[in-house]
Amino acid sequence: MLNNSQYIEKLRSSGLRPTKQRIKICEVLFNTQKTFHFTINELVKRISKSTNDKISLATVYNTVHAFKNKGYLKEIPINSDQSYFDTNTSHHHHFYDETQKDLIDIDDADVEPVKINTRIPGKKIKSVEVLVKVEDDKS
Amino acid sequence: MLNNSQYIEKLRSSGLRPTKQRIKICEVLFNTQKTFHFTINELVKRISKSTNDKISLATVYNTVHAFKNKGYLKEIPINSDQSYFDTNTSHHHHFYDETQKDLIDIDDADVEPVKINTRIPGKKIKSVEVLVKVEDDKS
DNA sequence: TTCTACATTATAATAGTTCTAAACTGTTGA
DNA sequence: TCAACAGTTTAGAACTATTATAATGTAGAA
Repeated sequence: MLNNSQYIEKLRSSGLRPTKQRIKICEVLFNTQKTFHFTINELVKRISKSTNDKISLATVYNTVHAFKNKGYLKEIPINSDQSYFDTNTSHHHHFYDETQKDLIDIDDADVEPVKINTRIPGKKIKSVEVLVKVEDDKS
Repeated sequence: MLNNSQYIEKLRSSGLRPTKQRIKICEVLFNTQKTFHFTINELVKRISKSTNDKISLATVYNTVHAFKNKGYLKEIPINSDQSYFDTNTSHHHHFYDETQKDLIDIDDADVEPVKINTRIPGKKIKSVEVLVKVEDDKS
């Protein structure tokens, strides 16, 4: 929930030039109370709904990757024909409804911390992601 | 670690015709002490190393999907440009080494059971998968 | 053996993503 | 202020994993 000049500051401070495409994408992604999940395809649709200036597909890909690298977006590991991203970058896990093909946040308070009692020498843990697959309960 | 006639039995008992392609793929996948992870691409290479009879790419895809549906293989949820499969179908989780792009099993004894204290009405949990991303520790 | 449903195959088609290289633009410094 | 340049955008081509197609082959039953 920032205004444009705040997005400009945010972009500049992370070494990204505040172009009008990036500012527009910031608005679409971050100008909401609720965080959400999206695919590139869905993001393109949201963008075209909210502006008349078309942003090219390549730019959307570039920007999403740039934002992901800067930590403004997270990619959700899931087997799918397309990549899912999350504007919620705080620590949390997901349900994946295989019937509806729908991702749902799990409140972090509802997951006991995952304890991994082993390590790989020379490697440090970057993230721990839990994916809970669910399906219709026809019992 | 089965011989061919046991694969034939295994296939037949799960309603899959024991064709020579499927038997060969069984050998490549299951004739080892250690379980392993693979992509379709890697599997095709393993197959062509172990036989002179070429198996078409479409058949490899069909067979892997059939085996996955029968529970002989598991697909590992990971963000990648290609799908990863696991011949270890017992309950366990994974490290993913982002530097080496390498998947490593985590012994199930090394992970405290993941407790999810919330449910989605009308849905039942199908699986809970933990992916621990690691990277080189340059500290 | 013969029939039929299931499998295999080569190839085409599809779809998500990345690449390319030319045009454009934000920023810096004179 | 403005030129220069590095970073950015763009359309479209290229790439790659995967799925679809439809003709041919084959296992298993009768």
